[in-house]
Amino acid sequence: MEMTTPTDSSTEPRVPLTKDRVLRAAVDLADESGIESLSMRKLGQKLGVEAMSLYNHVANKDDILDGIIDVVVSEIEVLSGEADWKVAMRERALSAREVLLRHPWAPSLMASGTKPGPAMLRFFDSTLGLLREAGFSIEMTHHAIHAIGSRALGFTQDLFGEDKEDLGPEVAAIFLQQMADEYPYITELSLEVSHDDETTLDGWDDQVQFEFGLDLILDGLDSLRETGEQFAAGEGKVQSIAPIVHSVEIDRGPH
Amino acid sequence: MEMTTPTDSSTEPRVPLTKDRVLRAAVDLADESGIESLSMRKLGQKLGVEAMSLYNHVANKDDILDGIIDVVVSEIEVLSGEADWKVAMRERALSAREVLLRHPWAPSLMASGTKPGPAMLRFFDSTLGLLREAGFSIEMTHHAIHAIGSRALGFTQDLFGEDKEDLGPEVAAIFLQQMADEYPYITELSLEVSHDDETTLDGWDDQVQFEFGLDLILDGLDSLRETGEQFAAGEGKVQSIAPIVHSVEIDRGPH
DNA sequence: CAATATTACATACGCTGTAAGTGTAGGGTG
DNA sequence: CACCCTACACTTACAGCGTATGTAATATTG
Repeated sequence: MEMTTPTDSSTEPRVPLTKDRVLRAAVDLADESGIESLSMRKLGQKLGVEAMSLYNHVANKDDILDGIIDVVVSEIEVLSGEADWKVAMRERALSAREVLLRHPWAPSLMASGTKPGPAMLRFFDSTLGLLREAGFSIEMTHHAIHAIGSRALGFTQDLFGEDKEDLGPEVAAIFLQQMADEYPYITELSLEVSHDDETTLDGWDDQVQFEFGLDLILDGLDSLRETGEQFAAGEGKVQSIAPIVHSVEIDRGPH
Repeated sequence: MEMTTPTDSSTEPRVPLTKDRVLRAAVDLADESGIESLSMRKLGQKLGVEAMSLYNHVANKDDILDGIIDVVVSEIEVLSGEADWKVAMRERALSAREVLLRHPWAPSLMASGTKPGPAMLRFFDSTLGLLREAGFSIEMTHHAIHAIGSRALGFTQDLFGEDKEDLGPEVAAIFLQQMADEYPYITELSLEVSHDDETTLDGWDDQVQFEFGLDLILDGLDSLRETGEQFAAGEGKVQSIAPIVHSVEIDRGPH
C-alpha cells in the first residue's frame, strides 16, 4: 500500500489527493461520525482541503457513496483454496458479515440499489465461480447466489438485467464483451438469464428467485420443526449445523 | 376511513391535519418523487400547509421516516385462518414482498435500523404466534424468525435486547409489562433470550442466528446441488418447491 | 363571553450539495 | 530561459434543507 506518487523527492508539499484517498477518508468519517454527518465540507476538512476541491476526483456525492460501498466490499476476504464449497462459502459469508458489522452504515447504502463497482463485481464473479466449480448448474447457481446474497451477504442485487435496456443495444454489446474477459461467470449467468424466456424477463425472474429462497428456508425449517431441544441432534439431514456453530469467533471491531 | 373531525357542520375550512394524514401524504410523496425529495417543505405544500406546521404532529423528520415505515408495514396482509403454517408464512412473505415492491424506498429505510412502530410490532408478534402455534419451540421460533425475517420480510430486526439497557431498570419493567398484554409472543421470546445465557448476550445471539440461517441455506442448496435439470424432480426432500412456484401471481403496482 | 390550549404561520440561522469563475503550481515545449 | 498548457485547489454564490423561536389565528372549555 506504500505506492505514493512516484515523483522525485525534492519537494513534498504536494500529496496529490487521489480518488482512493478521498474514498478512504470518507469511509473513516462515516465510521467515526455516522453516515449522516458525511458532508463534502467535513470530508474536505479531514483531508486538509476545501470542499470543492473534492470535485476534481469524484463526480458528486453520490459518486462518493457508490465508492465507499465498493471500498467496504473490497474488505471482504475471499480465501480460495478450500476444497469444500460449503466451508468456503461459509467463510465468505462470515467475512462479509464481519465487514458489515465494522461499517454499520453500509447495509442501508447497499439497500439503496446503487450500481456495483469493480470490487463488487469481482467479489460477485468470484463467488459465482465458487459455486460453478462446486458442481452447481447455471440455474442452481443463479438460485444459490440470490438465496445466499440477499441474506448472508446483504446484497439485493439487480446486477444484470435491468440496466442493459437503458443503454443502446450496441453499447450493451461492447459492455458485455468487455465484461466477458474480466467477469466470466457473471457473463455466463447473464447470458443464460437473458434468453431463458424471451418474454417474461423483467420482474419475473426476481420473483422466481425470491420464491426459491423462501421455500428453501421454509422447507429447511419444516424439517427441523419437531426436533425440539437442541437443533439437529442426529437426524442426518442437518448434521452440519451444530458442529460448526462455534467454529468461528468474531471479534466486534478493535475500536 | 371517513371519520373526519366530528365537529358541527357550520364551518369547514379547518380539516385538522392529523399525524395519520401527514404520514400518508409522506408515503405518497415518496412513492411519486422518491425518498430523497421528501422534505418538510414539499410535504407541507402537498398538504396545503407551511413546513413548520407539521411539527405540531410529528417530532421531527426522523419521526416521519419511522412513521412511514410503519405505514408500509401496516399494508402487509396477514390472512390468518390457514391450517398449514408453511402456506400461511408463504402468503405473509409474498405479501410483504409485494408491499416492498410498491414502495421501493422502504428497504433502505428499514436497513437504517429505526425503532419499530406499532404496526411492525403487531406484524412481528403475529408472525411469531404463527410459528409457535405450528409447533415450533421457542428456540426454533427464534431461529426461524431471523432466517425468514432477514431475507423474505426485509427486516434486520434488533427488536429486543439492545434497547432495554438504555432505559432505567424500572422503566424497562413497566415497558415489558405493557408489552406483555399487547405482544405476548414477542414478550415470550424476549424473556427467553434474556436469561438464555446471562453473560454472552450482546452481539453473540445475533451471530448464532446469522449462522443458523446461513447453514440452513447452505445445507438446503447442498442437497439440491446435483439435482441439475429442473430443481426438485422427485427427490422427496424438496418436493414442495416446484409445484408452488407458479401459484401466486404478483402484479407490479397499479401505478 | 372570557380564558385557555392548540395549531398554523413567519422569520431566521446554520447547514447542505454544487455551479461557476479565479488563481496557481509543474512539466513539456520552443 | 520564456512560454503555454493542463491539472488541481481555492473563492464566491445560490437554492434548498431541518428546525429554533416568536407570533397570530383558531378551537375548546368554563
